[in-house]
Amino acid sequence: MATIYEVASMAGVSPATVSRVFNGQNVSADKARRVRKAAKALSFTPSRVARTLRMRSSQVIALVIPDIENPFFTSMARGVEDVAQAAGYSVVLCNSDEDHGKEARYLDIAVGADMAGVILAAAGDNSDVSGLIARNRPVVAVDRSPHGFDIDAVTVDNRAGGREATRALLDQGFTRIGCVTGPGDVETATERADGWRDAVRAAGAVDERYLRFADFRVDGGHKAMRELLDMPEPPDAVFVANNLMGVGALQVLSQRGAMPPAVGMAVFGDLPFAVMAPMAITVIPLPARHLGVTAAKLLLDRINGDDQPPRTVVLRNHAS
Amino acid sequence: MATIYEVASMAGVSPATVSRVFNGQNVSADKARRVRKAAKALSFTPSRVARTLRMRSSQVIALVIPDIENPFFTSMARGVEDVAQAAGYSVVLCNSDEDHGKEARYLDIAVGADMAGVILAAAGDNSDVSGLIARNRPVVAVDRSPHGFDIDAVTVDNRAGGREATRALLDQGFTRIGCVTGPGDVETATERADGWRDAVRAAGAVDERYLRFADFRVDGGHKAMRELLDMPEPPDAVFVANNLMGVGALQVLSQRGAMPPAVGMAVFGDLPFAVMAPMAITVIPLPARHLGVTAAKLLLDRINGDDQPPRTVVLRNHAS
DNA sequence: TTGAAAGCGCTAACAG
DNA sequence: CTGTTAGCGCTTTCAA
Repeated sequence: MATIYEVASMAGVSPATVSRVFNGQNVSADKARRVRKAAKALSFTPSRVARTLRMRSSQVIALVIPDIENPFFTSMARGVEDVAQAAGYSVVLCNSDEDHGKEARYLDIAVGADMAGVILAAAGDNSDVSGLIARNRPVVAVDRSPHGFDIDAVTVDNRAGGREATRALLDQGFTRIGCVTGPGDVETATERADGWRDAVRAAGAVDERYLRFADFRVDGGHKAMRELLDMPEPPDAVFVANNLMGVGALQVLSQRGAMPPAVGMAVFGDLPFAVMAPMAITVIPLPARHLGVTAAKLLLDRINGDDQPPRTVVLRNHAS
Repeated sequence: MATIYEVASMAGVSPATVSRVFNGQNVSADKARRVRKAAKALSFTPSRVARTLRMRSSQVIALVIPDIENPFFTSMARGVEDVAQAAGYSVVLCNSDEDHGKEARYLDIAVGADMAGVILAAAGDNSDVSGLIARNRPVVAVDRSPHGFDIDAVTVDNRAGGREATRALLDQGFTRIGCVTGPGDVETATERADGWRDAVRAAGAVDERYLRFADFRVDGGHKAMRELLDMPEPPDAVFVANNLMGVGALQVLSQRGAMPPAVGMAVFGDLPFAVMAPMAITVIPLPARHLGVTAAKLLLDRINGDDQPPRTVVLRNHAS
């Protein structure tokens, strides 16, 4: 692979001039032309590695998400991408797979690779971004934030959403509302469950046996829904705290011939790729793309030197 | 950010020794301990950039896909990831968005960043991997291959699948079978349409007006399906060449109250997140994850120096 | 086993 | 406008 030196000697200029041509600095038209010709002849591609080493920062930002197979996160990724691309940054997607170990490795890579910044949808409350902070790399949390760090964050009002969803079920006349939420160490899971509690308590007593912690995936929805339905006195409706578990719950209901409204259902987050016109399901829409867009803008601000105190942006729960 | 030099001086050893400790080479137990202690104290993270520059290759592979919001590709990504991680490589996902410009930029980045290799699901037939080849970087094509390059490839038998799907519709008694396929410059789109032609021709004459090229996305499915249904003599069944357009087509059918089997439907690729038990739809399953796994293995072979002539692996069309 | 020193390819002073 | 030069932080001979 050709280097800047070979291009320089072929074009009869100095390496610095080649560098200048490729970075849009002032170079006489004639030399610029010669450089470009030589570069093409040698099929020269500048080494980003050397450039990054020298500059101590690259033009890429990392987006670390817990589940690449969840359309909520890929939609968020699109939002991030669109903003980043427009600003001349590339985005690399890293899938932590809800695993703290993998997440930590990716964050390490982000530091070691001198990435410009990181947008993190944390695998859990105790994700550790101290390495990034210590090295002064901008981080913004999105959807979920790691606890104990004072950083920019973009979220939605999970508790209010959970409350609203559950209340809708109560308004429809259901009386025993179950709740299927995510892992106990994930902020969005506990907050949405808190919303459920709020609404149920306002209507009577909370029965904690109707609360299930699952894994925010389709299978988690299956398992939790089955458990709920197999109780001696099963709930007559259920609030499911994310899109994928909503799919899982519906699959179980479908198998058992008890599709909504036979059993009431409310879901936090849009059901992915739904085919039918709106069924008898309450959906709290989630501005996935908008979360990504907002987080990316915040991050770019920081990259560009903004040093206000950390901000938390709470987006309204409707489609962007 | 601490460097290897600072660690060295704090530990009272040479930089070379620090390097050795972090690369698992022979160092006396005592020095190793001192180095580790110093590294922790300084919260040292090795610079991957410097390392890559020196080694002329990094431990990351790029996976370039045309649509990150398509569960087929994210499932494939999981397959790639699992194999790569196990071999000590990280995977970065790049979304070309079916755009040759973006794709080219990502391929450039892969070269410039000295990535170990690239797995590419090409944006179109004329994607250009000559840069990678010229620089001797391993590439493997997956799902779709760019034309004119003799490289490893992992695919499925698209034509046979299209034929099989269409034949199923004919067997169900439908007589006017439409086809909704992807962009004309995408291999999987044209091959699947060829399969449709094969089957229809075997049963009579092919009416090309029943063939629609769309964009492999939900909206493409909408548009094409509407056009087909609005024809003077609309098809009584349709073969849809990918999962997302299948969703779009079904949404239109649902709106018009003509869900299968009122209108026959066969889809190439599993419908994502389907809630109901199998409807009256023929599905040609696609081994998404397995494609990723296979491609990753091939790539790792090449990275490890395998220089057999390029291989093409055709996977059977069933779930992995 | 260990250290000294060279160099990966690039950019940014600094001179001219 | 252009060239010279000194590193960015790491790995790796080569000697000791």
